Amino acid sequence: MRARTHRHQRSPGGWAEHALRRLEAAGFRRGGARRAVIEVLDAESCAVSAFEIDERLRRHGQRIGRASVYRALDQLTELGLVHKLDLGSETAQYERADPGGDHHHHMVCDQCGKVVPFEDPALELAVTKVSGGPGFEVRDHEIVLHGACEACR
Amino acid sequence: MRARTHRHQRSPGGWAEHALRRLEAAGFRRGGARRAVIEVLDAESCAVSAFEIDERLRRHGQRIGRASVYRALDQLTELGLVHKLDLGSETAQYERADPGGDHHHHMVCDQCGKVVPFEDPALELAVTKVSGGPGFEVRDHEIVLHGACEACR
DNA sequence: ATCTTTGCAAAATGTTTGCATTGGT
DNA sequence: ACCAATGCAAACATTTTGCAAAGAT
Repeated sequence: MRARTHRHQRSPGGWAEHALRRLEAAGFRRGGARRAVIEVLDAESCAVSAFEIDERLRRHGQRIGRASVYRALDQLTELGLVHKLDLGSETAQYERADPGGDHHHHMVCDQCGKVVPFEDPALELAVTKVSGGPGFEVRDHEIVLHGACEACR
Repeated sequence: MRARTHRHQRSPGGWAEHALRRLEAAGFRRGGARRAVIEVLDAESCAVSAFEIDERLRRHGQRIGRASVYRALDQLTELGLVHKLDLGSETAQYERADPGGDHHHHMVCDQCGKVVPFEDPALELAVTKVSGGPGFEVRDHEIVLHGACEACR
């Protein structure tokens, strides 16, 4: 079975709106910086670093402070609206969390750092069956496959 | 003298010796710093950070430079003798790689940061079945469960 | 008017690098 | 004697924090 290559489509089901609504419900005001970060995340369905977000905002002429990017990402992560990923690079990466709970995992090329998303229902099933052991309540999981991409082999 | 934290025991099959042999074969000399790092890793079967290693060495009266710790860890990781882990904390963690290929994964308490190792044959089987998709060669994998430990719930 | 959010700069953190010295072979 | 390995300090990269100004309600 071939992992489905992810089509990076813009806001399936309107993630940006969903996020803004959740933020409002949580008592946050609608600041410009946070909204800008949300828009970048909305446009990208897979792993983006804080640096890349900052860079894209700058390229679009938005003058957003790095700190605001980090602050927004923290708040979004806290609310479960984005997933923070540690994929082995020195920088953390972020991606929007599908409100439906649907999610994918990642393959990382250890040579060039390329990140490729994949989905695998059987693996998903197996991981949800892990009890977590005595007293541990599992709420989320992260699976990273390391290897070499086509170009690097 | 030494408390056995969980059922992972000290140097199964003599990991330290194994590592030193592999290093020698790879043309490395037997420096004191590297050996000291190996000994710390040998005594601990699960996730330790560079900082903790440095700390333990210092406590044992060894005057080892931070840089040497990082250098040793890099070399060991490069040779596949240790696994470098990103468990969500801001610091990377390391653990010795069982020569037999046996390995475990980790549960992390997102509140207190506690790391608990676990094994799950069914999950292991499922993850090895993931093809990796077009052109991607999978060599290794990392699974992290996030949640709350008994004390933090 | 109040209280949050932002931008900037400075600080904190974790890791890497340059280089002279030590130490293994 | 040679060259790798080490320790130290400085450099580096990423992320966090303090604070005054701007913005939202």
